[in-house]
Amino acid sequence: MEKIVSLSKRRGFIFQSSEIYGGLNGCWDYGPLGVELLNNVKQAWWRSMTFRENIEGIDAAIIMHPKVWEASGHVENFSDPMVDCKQCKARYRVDILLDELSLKKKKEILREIEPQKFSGQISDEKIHARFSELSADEKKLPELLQKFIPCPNCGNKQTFTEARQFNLMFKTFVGPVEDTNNVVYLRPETAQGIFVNFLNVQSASRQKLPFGIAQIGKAFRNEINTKNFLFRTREFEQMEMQFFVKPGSDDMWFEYWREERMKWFLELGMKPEKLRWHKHEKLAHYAKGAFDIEFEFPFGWGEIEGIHNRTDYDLSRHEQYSGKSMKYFDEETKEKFTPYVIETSVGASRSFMAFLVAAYDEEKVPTGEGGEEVRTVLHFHPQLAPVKAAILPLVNRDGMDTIARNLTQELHKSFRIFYDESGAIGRRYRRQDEIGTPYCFTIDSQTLQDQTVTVRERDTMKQERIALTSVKKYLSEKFV
RNA sequence: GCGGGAGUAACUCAGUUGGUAGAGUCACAGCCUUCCAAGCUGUUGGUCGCGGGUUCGAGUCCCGUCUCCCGCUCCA
Repeated sequence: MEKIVSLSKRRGFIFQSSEIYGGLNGCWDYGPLGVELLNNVKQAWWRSMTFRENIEGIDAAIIMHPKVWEASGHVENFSDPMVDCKQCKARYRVDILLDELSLKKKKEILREIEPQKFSGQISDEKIHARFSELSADEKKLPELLQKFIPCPNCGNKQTFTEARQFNLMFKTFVGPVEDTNNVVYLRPETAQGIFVNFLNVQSASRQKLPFGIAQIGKAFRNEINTKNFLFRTREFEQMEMQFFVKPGSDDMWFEYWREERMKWFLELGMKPEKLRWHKHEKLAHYAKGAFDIEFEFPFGWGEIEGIHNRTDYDLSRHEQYSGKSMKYFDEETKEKFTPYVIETSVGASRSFMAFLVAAYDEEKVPTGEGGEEVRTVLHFHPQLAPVKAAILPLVNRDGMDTIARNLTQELHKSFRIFYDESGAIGRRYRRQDEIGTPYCFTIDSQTLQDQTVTVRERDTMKQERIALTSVKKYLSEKFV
């Protein structure tokens, strides 16, 4: 991981945000190559999703009406009460603290609090039910925490602070006056911008169910901990598509999109053994079914995409909170109903990192002198590679550099190209390997005679000769 | 959030009992070079993460703080 962080900095993929001021926790900037790679990832996704008849794109505002987040459940569910242990300084989410107690322990606690109700034989279900009632009771919760629950870290009782609200949404104000009436949130997910525009998009684009709306955009979560380079950051980018279907067909479409999305990663060069499905056992408040695509990072498996069956939860809630109908009318069957939603939600920043990690390799290769050495190479899929080709004059004389410069200018019209004339040719190849450039074209003395150039391929390091005039065509074929 | 490690040139790292900040790589200019990083000459680049303190004097000792990495914890 450190090697990748170091390469990212050295070659200009990722810089730490505000580095000259000591950095800001969990914020990162994309450098010249990073932004190319990120754009290529986003473009590959956008093309695969919206170059279809039944998916439209939008770009909604980051700041939305505060009611949106009440309707979505974020105000309610996204703020977790936390307690700190005064003894050992550990911090816990209250719901998790309570959840982790064993059934036996819960029974003991209930017997002590309400002996008249829980003295005899009591079913497990009843215990769970009563216990979650108590957990949700704001008056009883402090007593519960203080008296009965020890700190899982240090084991001490009565060391917890009062439960405090930690809202994971970034709060700010509309207008110059910082008044509670003006509070708005930076969106913690892009999905709601799609839901609230569902009928606008549907009627403007004359779409019929089933159809989807795609969006790429930044979202913000005031995470407690940031971690693992780009994996958990407070500002991140999502690539989301919400697919609206008729209730009853949702399971079928859920499976369809699971397959499609896995295929996308594989087609962009991900190795199957580096990807796996993770099924959510504990479902979020909105979901009927949820699968994650996980990637094996150096620090372990981590989610890069979620595919969820969100049911009609979001549209119904918006209908309820806004008072506007969110229903769809099917002209064919003359039915009116609230569509179900299948969501595919990829982390752009996370998949960026996954593609970077997956591409990174250190290979042993023979040297010109018959020895062996290590080359660092990024095996990006050509479509994702930040630089598509390098143009190299073998030596800077006899007009080779002029030919190379002219070729560079010509290709720049269609591709991102890198011209390099400094250092030995082997060194220049290695530089390109390190940033994942798939092809190098070398202008040599033979070019002067017969107008051909050497193409050197990144992964195999093999070379072939093609006509100078066909370089553009050669590249075009590779990047379709 | 807890525990451990680390912050010195763009990168990787030296830096002695506290006494004038170093190397290699990279980059840049030039020379040399006809296909897989290593030749020659020169050059740029550092308030030693930041802020205090002790001292005649701090990269070095003390306190605070920020950031990154690893392991736990957590991730509707």
